[in-house]
Amino acid sequence: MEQVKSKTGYHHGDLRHQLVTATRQLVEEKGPDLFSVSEAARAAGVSTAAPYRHFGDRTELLIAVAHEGFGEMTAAFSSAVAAHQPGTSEALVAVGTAYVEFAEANPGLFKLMFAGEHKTEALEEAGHQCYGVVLGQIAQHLGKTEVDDEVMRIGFPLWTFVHGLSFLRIDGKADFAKMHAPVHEIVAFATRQLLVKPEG
Amino acid sequence: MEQVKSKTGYHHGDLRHQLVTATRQLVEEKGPDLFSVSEAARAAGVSTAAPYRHFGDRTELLIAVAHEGFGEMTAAFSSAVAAHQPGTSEALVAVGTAYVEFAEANPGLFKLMFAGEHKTEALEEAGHQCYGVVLGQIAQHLGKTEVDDEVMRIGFPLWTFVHGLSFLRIDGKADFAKMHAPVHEIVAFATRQLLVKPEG
DNA sequence: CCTATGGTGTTAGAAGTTCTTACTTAGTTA
DNA sequence: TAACTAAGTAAGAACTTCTAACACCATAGG
Repeated sequence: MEQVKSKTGYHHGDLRHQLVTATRQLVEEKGPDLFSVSEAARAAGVSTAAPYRHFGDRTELLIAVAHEGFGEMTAAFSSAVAAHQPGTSEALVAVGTAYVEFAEANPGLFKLMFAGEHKTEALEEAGHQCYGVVLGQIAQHLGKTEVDDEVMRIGFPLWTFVHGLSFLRIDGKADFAKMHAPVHEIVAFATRQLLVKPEG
Repeated sequence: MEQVKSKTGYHHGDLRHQLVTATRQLVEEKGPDLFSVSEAARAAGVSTAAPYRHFGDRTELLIAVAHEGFGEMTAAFSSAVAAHQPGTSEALVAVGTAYVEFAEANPGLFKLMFAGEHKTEALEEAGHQCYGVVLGQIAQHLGKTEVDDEVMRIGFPLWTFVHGLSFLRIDGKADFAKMHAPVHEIVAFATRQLLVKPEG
């Protein structure tokens, strides 16, 4: 955990990465909108101008954090899937549960990722890749090898549901609504109800 | 539309209200986090310190806007319900559709309302009142006169769905997922699938 | 009538923010 | 080893939130 800085005494050596992790922590602690570049710089032990060597912009830094988030989410989905037979409804439920659990474990990051204010080609690509894991499972579930329009049409309501559940739980509305069932159960219910198979 | 200010030439006369509407417009234009009190003051034609006579805080002003939002949403729900036989599934679908349509018509406001960062007893109350309209319909649908735990349990998945759909549509993910069906249809589908009646 | 009081505006300014510019330092490369 | 470049720094412009001290004016009481 020691700073690579010590190597030279002047150049930090790992500032970009360290800024991203500092930012992520701040976003989690105080919310995406209360985050400040200055504070991230302070946390990394550099001047307030230093971050602008690595990120053109405040939002560019936030985008880097969101990008990291999508990477982790994709990984979480993949390992959720790996624990089940591919294409089974158990696998689908596992991905949905992972979605909500990721959001609950990283509420600030999750909100940042879907804030929509800050966008980039690369960020969108990371998001699509993430959603691709879900769609892949649905395709397999339908006995298909490709993600076509029908797969999308069937996957979208499931996404909608876990996305909404994530927000409601993050914001404590699930408590208010007295929904204390475990996430897995709720997602399993929704998946069962929403997933209409074309035929037998 | 003329300024009440002209009455005295010094006191504004309606500043509080005018700040709220200016803020609302700014929130809609640039998003909740890029809004600035200064700009709202400028829009209302007063000094940047004036708003602090009416709102202790930047977030207090945002809360006032969110509060207004919940009022309008409640009204929208009520009139959506009024167009149908109470307790019918058409009435339920109408409320759900109104939810998503409100979000799409006022994306910035909607995000602000559910941002969760800024809270108040009164704001929560306004939110609960709003949700109360939905729950009331569900209670009637189940042939009940009171909103009990079962009503909540059944209503929650519907809320979850329209909440998620609102966010996905606001952020343009529905386009990406090629879900171009009209909101009403999607909500009707979800309601049909998610609303499991206890028995015949 | 006319004066005290409080509500609501003003200006000035402290502290903190984003981001730029010009300078400095330290590794790399000719 | 000299020049180039990458990556820091310090200083500062333009903005923000919010406070403090002052100014105006509506009205309630004497």
